Amino acid sequence: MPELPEVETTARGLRASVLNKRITRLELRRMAIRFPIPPQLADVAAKQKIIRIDRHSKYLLLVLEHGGRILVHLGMSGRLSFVRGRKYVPEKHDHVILHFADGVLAFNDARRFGVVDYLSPDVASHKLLDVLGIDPLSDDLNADFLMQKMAARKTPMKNFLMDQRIIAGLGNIYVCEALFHARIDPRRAAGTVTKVQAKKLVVAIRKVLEAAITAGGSSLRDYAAVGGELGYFQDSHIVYGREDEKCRKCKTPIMRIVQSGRSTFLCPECQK
DNA sequence: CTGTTAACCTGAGTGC
DNA sequence: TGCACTCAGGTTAACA
Repeated sequence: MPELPEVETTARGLRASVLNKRITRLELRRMAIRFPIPPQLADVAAKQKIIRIDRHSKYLLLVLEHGGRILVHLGMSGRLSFVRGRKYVPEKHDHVILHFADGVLAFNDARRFGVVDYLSPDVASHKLLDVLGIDPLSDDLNADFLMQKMAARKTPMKNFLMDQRIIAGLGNIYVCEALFHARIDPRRAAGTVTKVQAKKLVVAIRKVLEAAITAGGSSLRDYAAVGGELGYFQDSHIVYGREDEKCRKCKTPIMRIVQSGRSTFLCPECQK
């Protein structure tokens, strides 16, 4: 489900609902999702206050007062929901529950592609975080960086931008949208993209991500913010999910192709 | 190293 | 109503 804008929206929702609150009890209702959930998580998180919420690409870190951190990745269908008061009853696929004095935070993930892990106070790194590339909203993303990484590569631009080891945070929706705004065909070999196009792409990626964050993300199937609010950026999608519908720029029907087993949407007229 | 495919898992939607 | 099939905001081990 969630790409950078949805995870950022989730981070903001967490700051509004659980930041500076004390976890009275952490309940594990399933011991493994994509990976095993460390069983000691319940003990190390109990009685701890959450003093910071960080986002690293699509990962969330809930920082505890003793320095330990709870690492969360939402996978395809993961969701964090805060339910105020005492009326919470566990729902199907609620795997981890954080109890607070005024409510609970539930991690729900039907497909179980998500991750919940624990970093103890003494460890600085995590293997899932160590391999991540640059943050697309930082100054690290610029035309020179792209030109260097794209050089001589035959992989299609779609795959290149989906690679979290290069740029960490984009996914299927925002890659399709950014390539449209930069007028680049997703099938183009990365090594053939010009510097002028790379510059346009940098602007397009930032613009799309920032607009999506402002809209609270894209709510298609599973995604909702921490308080249940839906995002509305899906209304601004120009290509994603719009197969056979008219391009908003030139009226040509949007085309759906499959790249590496994933749907890619493009306007064959606008993107070259 | 580079690039592609299959696999992980559940649920919603479609067509017969 | 049931069944078979396709598809879904992600990641990665295994392969050519």
